[in-house]
Amino acid sequence: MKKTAARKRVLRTPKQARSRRTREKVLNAAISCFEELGYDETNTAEIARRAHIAVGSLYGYFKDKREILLELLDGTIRQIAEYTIRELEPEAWKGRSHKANIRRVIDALFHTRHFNPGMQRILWERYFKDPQFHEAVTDIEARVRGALVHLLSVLKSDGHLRIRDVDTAAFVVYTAIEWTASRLILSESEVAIDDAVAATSDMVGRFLLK
Amino acid sequence: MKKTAARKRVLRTPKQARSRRTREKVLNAAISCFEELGYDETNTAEIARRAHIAVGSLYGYFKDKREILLELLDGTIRQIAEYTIRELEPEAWKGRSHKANIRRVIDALFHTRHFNPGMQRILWERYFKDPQFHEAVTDIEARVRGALVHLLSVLKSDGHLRIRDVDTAAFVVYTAIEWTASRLILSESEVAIDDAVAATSDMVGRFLLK
Amino acid sequence: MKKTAARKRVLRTPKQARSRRTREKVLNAAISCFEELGYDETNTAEIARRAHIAVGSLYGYFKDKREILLELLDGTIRQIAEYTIRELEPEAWKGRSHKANIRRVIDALFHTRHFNPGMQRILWERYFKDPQFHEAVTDIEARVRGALVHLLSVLKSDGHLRIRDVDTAAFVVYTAIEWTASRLILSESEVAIDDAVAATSDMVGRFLLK
Amino acid sequence: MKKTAARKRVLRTPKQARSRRTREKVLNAAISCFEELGYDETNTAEIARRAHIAVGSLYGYFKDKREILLELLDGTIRQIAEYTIRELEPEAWKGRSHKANIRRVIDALFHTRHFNPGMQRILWERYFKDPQFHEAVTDIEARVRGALVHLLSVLKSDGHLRIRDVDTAAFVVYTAIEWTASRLILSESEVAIDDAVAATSDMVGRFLLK
DNA sequence: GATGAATGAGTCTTCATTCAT
DNA sequence: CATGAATGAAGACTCATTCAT
Repeated sequence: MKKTAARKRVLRTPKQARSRRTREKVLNAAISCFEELGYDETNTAEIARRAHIAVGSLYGYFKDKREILLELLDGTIRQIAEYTIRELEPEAWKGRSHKANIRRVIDALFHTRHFNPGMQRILWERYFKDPQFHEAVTDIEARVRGALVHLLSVLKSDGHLRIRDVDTAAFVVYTAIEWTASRLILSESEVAIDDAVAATSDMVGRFLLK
Repeated sequence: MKKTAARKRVLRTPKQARSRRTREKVLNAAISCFEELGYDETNTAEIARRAHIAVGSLYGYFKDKREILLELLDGTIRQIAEYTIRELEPEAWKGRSHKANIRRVIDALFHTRHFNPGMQRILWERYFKDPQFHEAVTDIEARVRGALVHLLSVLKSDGHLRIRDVDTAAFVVYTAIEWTASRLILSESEVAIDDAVAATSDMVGRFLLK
Repeated sequence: MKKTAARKRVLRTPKQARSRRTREKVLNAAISCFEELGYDETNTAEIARRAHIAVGSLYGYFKDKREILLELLDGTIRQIAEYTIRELEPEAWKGRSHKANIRRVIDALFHTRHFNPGMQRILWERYFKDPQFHEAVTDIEARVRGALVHLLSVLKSDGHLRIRDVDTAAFVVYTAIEWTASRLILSESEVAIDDAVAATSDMVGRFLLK
Repeated sequence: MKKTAARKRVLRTPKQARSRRTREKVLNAAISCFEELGYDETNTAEIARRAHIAVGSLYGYFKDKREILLELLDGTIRQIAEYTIRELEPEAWKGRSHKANIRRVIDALFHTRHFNPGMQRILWERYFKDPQFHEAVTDIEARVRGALVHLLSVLKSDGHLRIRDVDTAAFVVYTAIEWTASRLILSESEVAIDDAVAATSDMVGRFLLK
């Protein structure tokens, strides 16, 4: 019975350690399920089983199944974002050629496709479908693009940048890399990854740099 | 005892005109449902209702709900592919600058995102999930990339092409444009479409052309 | 939709040759299906397909699926009965020992289990369930038992018979043989058929003969 | 997407008392349905209704309808077997004539036909059709025949037995009695039960005893 | 008479969520 | 707070039979 969440249950705020640990168990169980089976194919009973708790308990920590996914996905995106942003820190760029640095961005983005790939597949599955997922992606992605913009600005002030509209460029570049990486790593493809990385690198470099 | 597995239902092969019309009605009803509601949210009863037929009739023409989607999606992809390939015909390129022609490719690809956008959303939703959808995409996409490769080869023989590995370039370019267009047109975005098109055009042009 | 046969369609009486042939085709197709798949597992579409006619036509010759089975089963039982009765004819018994003749009855009954075994399985499946099938069995079986009674009477008048109540004896003997044969031949069994035949023969002989 | 095949629903293993009671309710409701309506004619909704539970609850305890039947049938067969075996215990045979004892076996077997007759009808209905039912029958029947063999062996060592092959004799005798009893008690018959019992008794006695 | 398309009630089964213990 | 039994709406799919052509 799907009751459209009329009454609001007060969710436990995990102040106590045990509570926090249980919450963690659920999250771990869920990610294991989602990675292995996919979202629709995972049922709450299986999550509870893997978490070694009762189905009912699950609802003490999360409003519903979707919310678990949302939190997990948020974590995955954040992880990707953080890794990427770290790689984009201008500090790290000193003393390397611009081309090498661009390659580095691309490698980073490709690398992140290996963070919970099952979750990423689910992400794209919900992306166009569920506004909340869309938003989650957009929000965190904004931060990455922010870092990218920052980086480009630095380049720009150095006079190395070709393009004017840094924001749009960041979007286009990010989107291009993201999807190329996703298609190649999240599923089978007949195109060689290395070649694609090289080509992407080339393309982005030519686009951005003088 | 009803054994679902053993017996094979034989699908109606439209011999009579009425039959063909019914099949069409199902397809139309289904696309309307899918566009409006999404795949999972559409049930066979609703399709039948909109087609003004009985649920059972539906199963005379399609093995199951998924197969309706598959056929519909195939149609959509094919439509996109055909439109794009037509735009890529070398004939049409004569007497225009290379940059203008690249812009033309991008415009075309962006334009196709308006062909049954709901279906396209579903497509990406299933892409990583269902091998058959993945394959459907891959197959037809191969044709588009084929056309792209052909075009690039022409450019190459004219000595206007920068890149060597035409296949990989086609993949990278196609993927970049496809996803930029999808994200902008199949869902809300804070980035201006025109700017993105221009930037993409610029990027691809710089990448491909001398 | 299962409408409980309100309106009576007038069944075609196959006076014309073509009609009779079509009817035959249906029957043949149906028996092939029933033998191979069982009754419930056979659908009318499959019967029609094997008969190379349209589903609708089928209903010109038979009220419903069950009636086809009924007629077919009737034929099978009749066939079994006729074969058995022929074997029981007193003529054939002359000049043989009583024991040999009893063995002969048993062999005959075992032999008949190979007449359309699939149909016989269906028969027992419906026997306790559908009064009409029960009746069909009972009616024709009565004739076989009649022949058996006749035979026993002859033996009795010769003073070779042990038992008094010839009717009951016929029932008991017939039932014992029938089921032993059915269990051994219509399905797998760990008991050797030859041994069972010999033992049955022995049992029946001791029972009937002085 | 609901994949029926992949995920395994875990059946509730009754830990709480309530659970055990519900399971019992399902079983009781089911046997009432099966006895009254037959197997095919019973739907899960009706079982649930009579059990005063929701349809879904049923599936917490049983994989499907067939499994309920299987368990119920197993119980019935076991009940029959146990009763019969108890009656066959050599102890009980002391101090009675052999003929009286044989009669006792037959009476016992006839008596058992009144244990859930509806279930027994269903049993024969599935016997030739569903290997698992066939096996269930065969397995438990083996135990009964084992007891019979044991008994015959005792008789044999006393020198009262006519026959040699005790195993085959047990099969033939058991089968003969079983089916005679089934036909007479599980459905209408024009033959008098008492007469048939007497005749069977006579036949079996003559067969087995010196 | 034949055709085969259309019918739609009926069936099983699933699973997110609730709630009594 | 935890438990896990119970819920029941929802959905996919089947097939004997009818009936327009």
